[in-house]
Amino acid sequence: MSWDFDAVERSLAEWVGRGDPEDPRERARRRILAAATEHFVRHGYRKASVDDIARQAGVAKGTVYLHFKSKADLLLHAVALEKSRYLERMRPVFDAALPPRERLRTFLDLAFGLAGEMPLISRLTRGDADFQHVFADLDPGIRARMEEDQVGFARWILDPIAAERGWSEAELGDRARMLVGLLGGVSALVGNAGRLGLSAARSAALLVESLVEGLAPSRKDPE
Amino acid sequence: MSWDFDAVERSLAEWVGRGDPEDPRERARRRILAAATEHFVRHGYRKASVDDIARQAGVAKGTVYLHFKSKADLLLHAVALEKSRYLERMRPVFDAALPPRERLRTFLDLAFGLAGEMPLISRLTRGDADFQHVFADLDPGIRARMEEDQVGFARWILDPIAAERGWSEAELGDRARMLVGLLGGVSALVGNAGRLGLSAARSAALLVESLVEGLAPSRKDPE
Amino acid sequence: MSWDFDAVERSLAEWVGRGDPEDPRERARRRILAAATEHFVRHGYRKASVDDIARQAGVAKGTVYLHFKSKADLLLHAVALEKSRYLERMRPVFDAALPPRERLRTFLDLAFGLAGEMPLISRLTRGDADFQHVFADLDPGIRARMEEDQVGFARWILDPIAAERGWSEAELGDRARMLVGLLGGVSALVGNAGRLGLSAARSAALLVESLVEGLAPSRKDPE
Amino acid sequence: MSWDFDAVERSLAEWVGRGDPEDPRERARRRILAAATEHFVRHGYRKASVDDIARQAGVAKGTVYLHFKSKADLLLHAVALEKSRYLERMRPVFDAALPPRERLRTFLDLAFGLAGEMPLISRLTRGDADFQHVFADLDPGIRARMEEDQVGFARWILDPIAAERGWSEAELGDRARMLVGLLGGVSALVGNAGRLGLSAARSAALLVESLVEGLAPSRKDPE
DNA sequence: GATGAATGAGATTTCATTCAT
DNA sequence: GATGAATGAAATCTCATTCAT
Repeated sequence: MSWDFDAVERSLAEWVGRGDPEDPRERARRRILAAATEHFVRHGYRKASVDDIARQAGVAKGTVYLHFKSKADLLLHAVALEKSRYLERMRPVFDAALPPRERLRTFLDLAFGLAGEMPLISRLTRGDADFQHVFADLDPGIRARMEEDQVGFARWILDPIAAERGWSEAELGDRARMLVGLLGGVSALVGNAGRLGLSAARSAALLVESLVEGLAPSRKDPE
Repeated sequence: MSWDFDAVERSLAEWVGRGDPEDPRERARRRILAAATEHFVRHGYRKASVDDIARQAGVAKGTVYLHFKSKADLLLHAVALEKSRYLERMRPVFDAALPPRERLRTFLDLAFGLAGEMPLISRLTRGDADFQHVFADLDPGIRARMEEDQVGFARWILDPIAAERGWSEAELGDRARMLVGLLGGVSALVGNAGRLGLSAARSAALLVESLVEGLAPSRKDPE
Repeated sequence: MSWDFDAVERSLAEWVGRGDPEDPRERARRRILAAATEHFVRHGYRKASVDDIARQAGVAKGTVYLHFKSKADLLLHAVALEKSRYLERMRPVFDAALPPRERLRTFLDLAFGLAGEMPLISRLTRGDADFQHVFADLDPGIRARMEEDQVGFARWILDPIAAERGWSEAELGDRARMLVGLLGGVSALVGNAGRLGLSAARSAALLVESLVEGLAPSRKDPE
Repeated sequence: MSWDFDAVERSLAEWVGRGDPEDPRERARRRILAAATEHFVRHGYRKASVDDIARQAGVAKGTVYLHFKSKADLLLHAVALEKSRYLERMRPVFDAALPPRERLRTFLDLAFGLAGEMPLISRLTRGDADFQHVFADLDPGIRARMEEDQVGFARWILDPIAAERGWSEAELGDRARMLVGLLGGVSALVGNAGRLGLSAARSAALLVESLVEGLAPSRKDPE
């Protein structure tokens, strides 16, 4: 593997902090996190009430505060959990045998295709104000760092293609940043397209199709 | 002109309702709308407080309610105002002399390039839950209709290209919907890229570049 | 005449303060008072809004404050106006030729029968909290004095009957106070009976009938 | 027993919902209800503030909303509680051994004598606009039904007397409605007389005396 | 004198967080 | 460790009153 996959995984592990899945305490923790995720996604941060989350998790409100020290903390952990699952699904991208263009396509397929399954991250990258405030209050700049991680990742993916197409360092960087920025938009795309009667898979595939052909066209100009 | 530009413009005019810009009353109304837009963008709908909006507009809380009958009404008018500005900027797309591919590029340039200047519409198309609730409370289905309008518009733009490239009706429709869905994502892209040090214009241009080449490649496959 | 009819009339005159009924200013004043009365009756003191009253009177809100220095003042004058009309209608009771029992019956007929036409006084004597606060804020004890006036009146009416039936001073006083207290209840009776399908006139007549026969029975027990 | 005493008692029980009087939670509930009753009586519905009620009950504002879902709900329960107490005190009227005239007198003694102890019901039957709106919002027509219940009750009381005195059905009905309407006025009577220095008991007794003798005179006309 | 836009105190209600049991 | 009743800050909206025009 490469890029800093392992470092990211380790830093997430701190947050995800899995205990014994048989431990009733741990089970309650996970139920709370699952309920919180659902409510945050469905109603947004502010409108999601701790009371409802607790009720859905089958615990009392006070119990939530035994596991998480605030509503914001709950969001932070829910996001970390989602992120660790996301990373897990991204594994195929790191297959050393993958040719550069295949790696790019695999990355985009996964990144866009998973958008619907990663609703919290989507909201965060989409720029949800409440979510951002929660992160900013905890640690100003944390979001920037998270995004820089992603840019590094995208850069690593695009690097061989940059060489091939003769992009300058700056051009490579810009395209990496554009891609990362776009990730935030994909969940909106998927959600909107869904309302318009276009399946998530189809809309993601169409976007990938359009982008890849432009980013790394397989056809040569006729001489 | 074509598509239903004028009908949309007329229906917006009702909401925007401009008075004499010298009239102090009208000036206050605009200051309130500007302040509201800023707060809604910065803090989201729920967290934006009428009190703060009033303070920033330099009026008392009660005055806001003289101009707008509720906080929701404030959002509705702020969105309508933004939309009318958006439409104004879209005018070049309707230039009859424009060849199809140029029209598409102009449309995308504007649609993506303006995303940063249309923060409320962006939020709405991005699927902000609070915003949607406000619109849904006013008139269930209004968002669906707004999006159908946009699909019709995108379809009108893509139509000549579909003919040229031999897309079926269904393929044309899917791409139109994908594009409209993507609009919602572009503001996230722009916002995110901005944080990453990529200007709004540059990130939009890069996305357009990638998309257009894919959607309507100027190069032919070598025979 | 007797009792202090004239003194009461004079003291009301100060409040009622009629000007020239042709004077447009005076006409506006009366329209305001009429509108206020209607709103106070229909919605109570608090819920009646000065804005609505002004609108119904066909003047601007500020104009109300040119004529009356506060909402409370508006109520005070509306009540005084009603009271002066009430007194006018009570005139027949003072006919010197009236035998005592007839005088009592006339008094009760009028007092109860007019309840429906004197809605503000009714509310006040019924003990409406808002109304009472308005009076109390103006002048603590004013209501007590108003009621003492009425007791004096009732006492004057009952006096000959007390002599005939051998009531002590105390018994006379108690009955006078009971009657005055009852006046407050009659408007409630009339309103309630109305909702139950009993006309105001009929319900008042039935009450008078019952009361008079008990207070001054015309039949003697057989020896 | 007869009339529909038990049905009414059962329907009230739902609202009153007594718990263990030792339970601190239940104690707080009762303190809130008592405080609310006092404030509603003293200041009317609108001016009684939830904040003041909470303060007087010795709890925080939020606690009121744990027990009652709105200010209106608070009024509803306070009225139901009063009504159940009222019904309890009315029991003697249902004594089967009571001769008709005694039953009427007992009913009036209680109905009028208790008016001072049933301030909320009094306000409601007196026609307080705010109170009525609260009930009407809950269930349009509820007041009409409550009053019809009372008319049925009064009719049951008067029925034997009607037979004896030869009243037609219509005359019986009218007198029953008059009496029910009057009940609304009695609290005003009692309150007013109280301010005039006449005890509640005495004023009620005097009214009963006057009414009963008229409604059912024990003396015969000499032939 | 008349107007009506502006003000801001005050009302009800929600809900994250604490803490005695 | 778990509970859930209690808290009170903060939000939206109303409306009597003032005052520049």
